[in-house]
Amino acid sequence: MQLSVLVRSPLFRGLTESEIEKLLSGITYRVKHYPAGTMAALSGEEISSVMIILSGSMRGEMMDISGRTVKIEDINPPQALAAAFIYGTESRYPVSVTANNDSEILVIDRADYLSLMQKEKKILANYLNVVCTKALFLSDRLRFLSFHTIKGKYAHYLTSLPGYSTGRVTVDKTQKELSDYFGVTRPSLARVVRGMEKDGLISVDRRNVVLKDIKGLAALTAL
Amino acid sequence: MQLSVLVRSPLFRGLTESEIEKLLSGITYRVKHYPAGTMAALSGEEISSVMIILSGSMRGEMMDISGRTVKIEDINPPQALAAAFIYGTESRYPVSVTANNDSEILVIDRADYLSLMQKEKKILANYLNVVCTKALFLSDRLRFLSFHTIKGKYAHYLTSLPGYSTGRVTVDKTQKELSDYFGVTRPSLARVVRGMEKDGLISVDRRNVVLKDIKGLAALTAL
DNA sequence: TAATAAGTGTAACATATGTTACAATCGCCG
DNA sequence: CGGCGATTGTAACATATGTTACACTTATTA
Repeated sequence: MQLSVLVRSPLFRGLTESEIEKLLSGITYRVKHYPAGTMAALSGEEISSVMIILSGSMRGEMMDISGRTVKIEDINPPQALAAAFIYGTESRYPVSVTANNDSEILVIDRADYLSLMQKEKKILANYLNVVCTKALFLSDRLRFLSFHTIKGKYAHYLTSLPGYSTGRVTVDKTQKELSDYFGVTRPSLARVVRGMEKDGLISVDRRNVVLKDIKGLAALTAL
Repeated sequence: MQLSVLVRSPLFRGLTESEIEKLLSGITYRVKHYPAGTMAALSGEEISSVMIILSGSMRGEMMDISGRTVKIEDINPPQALAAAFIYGTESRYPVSVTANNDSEILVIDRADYLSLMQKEKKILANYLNVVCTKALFLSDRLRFLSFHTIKGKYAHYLTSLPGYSTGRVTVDKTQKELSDYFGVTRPSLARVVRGMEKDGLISVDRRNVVLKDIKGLAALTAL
């Protein structure tokens, strides 16, 4: 059966295929088929089920009020849709989800999934891990964007790298990747980095950065 | 006992005091006392317990590398500390937590709390609600900050208000509150609103806004 | 009604960032 | 070695936003 991919899914990992089968047999679930181009979830629609992609591929896209869509992300098996939002009060899909090609989705009502969690500790731990990790990720991104200046973002980034306490760090991204991560343009980031070097805050050699003025950097990470 | 505030806490709501007592008696827990000024959690420290404020008041604050602190938020009884992060992989406190005045905190190891969730469905539903709602909140804030221009934020804000489809909405915040929400200054927001009015996109009368050019607004909410 | 605060409109100027384009450098691979 | 793509440095100019200050309107309360 096509449910075998579930053993690798974040929500069912740690369970054998037969254990999963046994658990699912105790509840009602469906496998829905979505031909390419059809929509599995509409932005703003209420979330009432856990939906896990079994095969195919889907994409999340935002739709503006004039009906145009912008692709946000790809979702592949065996990922779940909007897993971190399922049990929120009045939670609704933040994006619409459309099938890139013929896809199958396992649909479990959220009440049924709730009882699965209560029955099997591994399921509970898996789900908690997924949703907490998502919250951590969002919180981290948010902290970054809350620095208004590029200087602030870059200083905060440097001082959060491993080894910052030694005063020497190695950045793990290219300038382009970093600028995307910050939500700014690449030339702007380059200008700021060079400016901070001229100010004597840091010295940069390729991907190795020496933090020359810790206090000065700290001043930038305030607010 | 001072645990009576728990009946109003997000994690234990829906249970009677005696039910809570019975549940807690099955596990190990502690009530720790923090005199004013002492720290209950250090930023970066690993999260291993559920911590619920029973009395007093605490504050979350960020600390930069030079040791200076900036207050982020107040946390009052019967709230929990960093509830949405507890079960993340390698999750650590994003902020330090300090007692504003003498405070008491209920400490439950996260493994014990996990078994509470499995035993009592209401606890499980409560926790899932807390963490999912938090994820929704963060996701929503993130979407806002991902619009680079004030125009984009304001257009997105207007088109997410109830009644936007009728072309007439009523904003529920003052300009100052809105500008804080957007992370921009008040005069800048005022300038943009007036500019959009001059461009014929909207017409503003006090807190009532008429959306005159839906397509134009939609263009601003792209990207 | 008068006084006062809260909210809003506006202006001049400083600064940060985006945009676009091109040059310089590095690393990889034929 | 030589060429080519990826990465980075840099510049000129346009634009968006912050900063500061003040006038004006509306709401609140004495």
